[in-house]
Amino acid sequence: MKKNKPKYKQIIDAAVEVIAENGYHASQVSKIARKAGVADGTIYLYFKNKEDILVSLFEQKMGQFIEKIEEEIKTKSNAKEKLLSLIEMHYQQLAHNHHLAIVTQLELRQSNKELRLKINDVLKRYMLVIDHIVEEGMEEKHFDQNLDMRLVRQLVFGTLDETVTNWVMNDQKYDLMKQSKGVHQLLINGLAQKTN
Amino acid sequence: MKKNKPKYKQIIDAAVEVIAENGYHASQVSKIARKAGVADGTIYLYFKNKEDILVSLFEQKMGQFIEKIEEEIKTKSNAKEKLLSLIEMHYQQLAHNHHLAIVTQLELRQSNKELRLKINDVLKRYMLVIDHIVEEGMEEKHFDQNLDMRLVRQLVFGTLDETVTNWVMNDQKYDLMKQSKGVHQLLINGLAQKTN
Amino acid sequence: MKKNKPKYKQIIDAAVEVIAENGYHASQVSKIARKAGVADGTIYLYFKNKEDILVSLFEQKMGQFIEKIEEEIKTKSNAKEKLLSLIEMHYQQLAHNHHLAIVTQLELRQSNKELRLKINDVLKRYMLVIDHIVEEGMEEKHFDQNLDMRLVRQLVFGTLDETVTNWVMNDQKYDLMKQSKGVHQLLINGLAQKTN
Amino acid sequence: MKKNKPKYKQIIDAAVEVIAENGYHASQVSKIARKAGVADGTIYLYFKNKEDILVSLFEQKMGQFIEKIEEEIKTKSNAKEKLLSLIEMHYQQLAHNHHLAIVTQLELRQSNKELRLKINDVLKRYMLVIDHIVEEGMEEKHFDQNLDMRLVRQLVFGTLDETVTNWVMNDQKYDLMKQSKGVHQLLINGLAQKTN
DNA sequence: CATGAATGAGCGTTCATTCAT
DNA sequence: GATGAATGAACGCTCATTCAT
Repeated sequence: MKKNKPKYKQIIDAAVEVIAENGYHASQVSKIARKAGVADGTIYLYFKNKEDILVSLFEQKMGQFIEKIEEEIKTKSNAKEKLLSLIEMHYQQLAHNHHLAIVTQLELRQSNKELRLKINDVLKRYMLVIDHIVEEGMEEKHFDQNLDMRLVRQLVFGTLDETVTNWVMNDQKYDLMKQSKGVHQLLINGLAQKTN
Repeated sequence: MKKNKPKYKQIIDAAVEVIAENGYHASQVSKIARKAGVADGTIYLYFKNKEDILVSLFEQKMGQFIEKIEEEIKTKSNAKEKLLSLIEMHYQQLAHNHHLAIVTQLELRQSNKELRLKINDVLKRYMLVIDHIVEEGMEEKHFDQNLDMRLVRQLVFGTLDETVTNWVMNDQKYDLMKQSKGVHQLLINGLAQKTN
Repeated sequence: MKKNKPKYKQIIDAAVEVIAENGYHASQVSKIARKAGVADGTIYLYFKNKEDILVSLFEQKMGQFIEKIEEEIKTKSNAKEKLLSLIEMHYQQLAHNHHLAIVTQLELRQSNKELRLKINDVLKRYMLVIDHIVEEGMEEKHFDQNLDMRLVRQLVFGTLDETVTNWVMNDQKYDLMKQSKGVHQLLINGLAQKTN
Repeated sequence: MKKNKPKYKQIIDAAVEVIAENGYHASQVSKIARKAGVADGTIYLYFKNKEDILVSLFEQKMGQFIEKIEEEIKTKSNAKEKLLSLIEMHYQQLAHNHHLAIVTQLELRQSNKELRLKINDVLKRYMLVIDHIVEEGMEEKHFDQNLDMRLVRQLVFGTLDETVTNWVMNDQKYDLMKQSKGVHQLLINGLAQKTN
């Protein structure tokens, strides 16, 4: 399996660094190869083409990203806590990996529609995590019974994504993680069972 | 003033069409010129360079977009209604202009960081509109007094933007405007004064 | 006659200035028009095309240049003095008109072969002046009887041209006119009647 | 070392041919590539940009040109003979390489000031060769002791350059090499020790 | 497996010239 | 005569991908 060979990971890590440092459009394959310590042609032994590097990068990194969130959530016993956990993990992982934050929030979005559709595929797994939390909250009667699943998904992901993008575009100069509680509160209220 | 000359508008409208039909990266200046019915060189009598076409496009279209929202909001008497109005106008305008929706939600985001910073400048005016509604709601005691302005702004804009982008990426095949009420309810709850 | 109308001269003088200040390749017709205080289109009422401006410029300025040399030479009574006079006038006129010196020695040479053939036509008149002096010197028995006219012409003009070009390329920072005597001596010796 | 690879030389030789045949301004990179039998992009593996091709061309060809003159001069025992040798070699090399003559005398002069300054750098080595001959002649008491070095250099080079340029502009239709003796005599006389 | 020299398609921009007013 | 908005042809350079070694 190619994905377990050391050069596969080397190239993906090199791509993250090169893109974060130079921006999407100034990230030539030859630059990634140089940073990874391999020849240009070697890239094509591990990846179909340049786009494949980017999709794979997103799959690998976002896969780990989501896995960690899933693991953390398992330790929580109700939907509200799980949602807080998701927010905190989302922020924490990007706050602790500046290069990855730049690449996922800014640079990879400059890719074409085709690539972004593939990226969306990867994100579907994340959407499922959100869905499960919301369903659980509805079963617990803590969330409103009539929520439109798609809307909620977009509310949660849209808000998280927008807050992280703003933080990155402001050069990451404030503390992203401090926002967790506030965002959680806003979302919880939005989703809450209306008692009146 | 160049911006009031007919060719200025012709070129911008041609750019919207060409980008929507071909995608950002396949939109050559010569294609825009042909669609606008002018010579390639004429473009450069009205715009400094290709990027300037795109920035101007965004300024013009988003300027009108925000203006219409502002006008509509003026006719409403409280924050909740104003927020609903904002959501409905936001959705309506993009739903009624498919090409523009594609260009603003998908294609223009493929531009480089520099261009996107300029786009952000234009969006600041929209953020102010949101801010005013939230402030009004807080004064009316309908919204929580302790809201973090930045978070709320990102909650509202992030949700609207994510819902529209999803709708565009799904080829606009469901009715965007029908979501207005649901999104409004989610946001209102999120912002509401906690009475317990 | 167009050549006597004020705008004709205005445009030529503007061309000299623009070329001296911006260099041949950065001297667009529109820049010359602006400096001359006329519209772009007006240029084409007085000149066939851009090349025609440059040829006319050379004809006019070089015509005056040669005329002044001819007048001065008339006042001298023998070939040696006439040659000194020619050298002094050549240097003096260019030293007193820096812009013209730059244009004739550096910028106009960047034109294509066709234009330079026309420039050569203008210079033929100058070559005749040199020829007359040499012939006179030979008749006076002060110059060698067996001189090859073409070689002498090229010796004299080549030396003058090379010295002026060097002076211009060194930013005119030494006194060109002080070289007159030395150059005269070198040339006179070269042409002299061999008495041994 | 790139300069020793066969394609480096191929490209330079192609450039000489293309420029001689089409003129400086009609010599596109793609034409040079085609003549050299390589792809357009290959040019840029060996040269920084188009100007770099031209500068390198001049450096290489003029370097060899001067080297051959230096070698030939070494075999001569006094300044007069060395000067004759220099003139003969100068004429001979250009007479035997028509394309190169056209390129150096006519086409390369159409380049901008920047490029011509680089060309002048290359020529400095030639000027040193002339200087050495003149110094030797002065030591031998065959040349005048009070010669102004700069003037002499310009006399010699200006005359050679002017004679070759005239020959090229007259389509090389007379025998350049037959002029050697005549030019040598003129220059020798000009530089000679005055015995009276 | 790995290399890296070679490929060649693709495009934003300038500016001399025209011509309707 | 004078204007200046409009024209459109022309080209240097980049970089993802291939393939002989």
